[in-house]
Amino acid sequence: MDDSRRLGERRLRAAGVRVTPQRQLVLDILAGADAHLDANDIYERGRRHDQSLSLSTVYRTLGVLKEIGLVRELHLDCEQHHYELAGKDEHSHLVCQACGRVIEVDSSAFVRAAQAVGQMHGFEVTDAQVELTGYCDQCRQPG
Amino acid sequence: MDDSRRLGERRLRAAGVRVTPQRQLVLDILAGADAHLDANDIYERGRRHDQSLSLSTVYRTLGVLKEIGLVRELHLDCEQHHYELAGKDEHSHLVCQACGRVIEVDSSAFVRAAQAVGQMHGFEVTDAQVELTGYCDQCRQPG
DNA sequence: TTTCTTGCAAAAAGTTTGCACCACA
DNA sequence: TGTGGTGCAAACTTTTTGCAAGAAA
Repeated sequence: MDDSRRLGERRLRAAGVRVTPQRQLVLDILAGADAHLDANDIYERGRRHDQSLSLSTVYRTLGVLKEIGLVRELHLDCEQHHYELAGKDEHSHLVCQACGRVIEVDSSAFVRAAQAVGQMHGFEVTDAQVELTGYCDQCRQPG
Repeated sequence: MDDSRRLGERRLRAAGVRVTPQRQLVLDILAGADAHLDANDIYERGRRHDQSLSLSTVYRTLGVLKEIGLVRELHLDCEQHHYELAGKDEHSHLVCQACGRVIEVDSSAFVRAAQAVGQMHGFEVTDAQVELTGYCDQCRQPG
């Protein structure tokens, strides 16, 4: 985790924004996250390390990190936003309607298709959000 | 519009919910809409025909229509939900980051790809929301 | 020291809910 | 007539903002 912290620090500086403990904390949390976190998840985890962290700082930090491309905002559902570290593999999400489980799948096929479709409409595609909804393995009912 | 009204009425009855002027009004508005409307758009248009329509009724109606499959909820951006009549052609959306224009494109290719990907993960895909973000024809800058 | 960030509290925006009244079936 | 639907107002959730105090460069 020390490596990713140093990397984050470098990219914060490169973007011309200040390196603060709060920003590093949010980056650490995202780097160590097993799942996609929403702002409140990040806030709660952050409070364990820094009792004085505020929710508005989390939101503002996520805004900054998103803007400089370190973090990607996901729209898994529309109740709240979720966040993940950017620059990971291209992947899409399968969301189970029954249990809410989110499965990440390789999406290079979608991205290629997206670019082709965009081109047909004179559209330069910069981001393809593919969200597949349905029923997972365990929730599929044999009826 | 009279045909679609009669169809809506039949499907409301089939679902076992009551047919009310408010529900028919919302269906009419969606049937006659050129674009994807959010709850407030529907509310404002509805007020032109029924001064006493309330916003909560619009929300509750959309909830019902969504549940019985007459209406589809879109996540074009996450500031608010958008709605369209279900059962139209399969299509996805290209959203321009610069001007906000939304272009509908045929998405049968995506849907096929989605089903294949889902199958690989034991996932039964019931809905594929594909949202492509980028820059449209007119907003692409030659730089 | 100067400018950018933070924490707090309050405000926004979108959506949901409790309740009394109304109307479809 | 009885249950389900509506309108209103108030509550709720998520996110944003103003401002004074604090910290990075």
